[in-house]
Amino acid sequence: MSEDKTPEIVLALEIDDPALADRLAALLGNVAGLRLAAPGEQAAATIVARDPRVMPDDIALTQRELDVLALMAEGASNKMIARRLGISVHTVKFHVGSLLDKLDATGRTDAVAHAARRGVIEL
Amino acid sequence: MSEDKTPEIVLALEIDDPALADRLAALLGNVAGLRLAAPGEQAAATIVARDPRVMPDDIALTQRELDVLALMAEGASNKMIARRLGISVHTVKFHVGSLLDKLDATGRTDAVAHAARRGVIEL
DNA sequence: TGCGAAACTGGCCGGGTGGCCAGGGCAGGA
DNA sequence: TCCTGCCCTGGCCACCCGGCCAGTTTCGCA
Repeated sequence: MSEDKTPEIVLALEIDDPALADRLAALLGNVAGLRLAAPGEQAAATIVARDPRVMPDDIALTQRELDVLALMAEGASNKMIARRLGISVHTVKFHVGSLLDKLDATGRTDAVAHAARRGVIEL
Repeated sequence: MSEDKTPEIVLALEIDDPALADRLAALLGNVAGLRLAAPGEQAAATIVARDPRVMPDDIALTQRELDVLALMAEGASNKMIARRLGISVHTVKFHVGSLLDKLDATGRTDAVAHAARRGVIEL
């Protein structure tokens, strides 16, 4: 294939805030070697910005709860979490229960999904 | 406090491909009114690009498996999924089993996490 | 026409999960 | 000092989950 020396970089915009999106589009429209993607076009990279107003309160999780949550996200069972953290299965259940409560989840799968959505953990 | 009429937009870069990241950083570094974020700095928006090579084969999931997967991601139990899809719990288990197999997961929580990572579902 | 894939259903069972009860230890603030 | 929050542990129990066995229908493809 013919190697273009300066191929354009196609950027997509996924930004909640219309004002920020407009300013970025205006700024990036004048940059040589760079183009904004047409709707539906395949882009090399995407500029994303979540509206911070949608999650005003970051849930207060204790360090131990974060430990348990991280292992839950890896599919670990209570027994495995207990072994990994050097605590008893009962204690793991205790922390899992607190997590379900704080994250308003119905089960461990829901808890991991909620936590990921709110940015508490990274998948 | 001097109120700039044109506050700088801070952009973060999260790009797997080093070459693409370099080119973008070079291009964006010269744009007035725009700045790349320092490591750990809070950014107004983030430029993301997954390396397509890390997931060469999108897993072939059947339509029914996708239905079940979506409900699993919402924390639904097998019983709830069965009711929602109008099928029996046994059939749900059957599809869940296939999902665990195809997604190489140890349980439903792991399956949802893997699927989200690979972009099969959106959390 | 035969054959495989997909979807669907049933029974069975060991182990995991989540909710409830009860406690103890240990730090920091009122 | 007492009190609160966090961390830890135990028992008990109903339910869920995942894996195993078995079977059915329907569909498209060779």
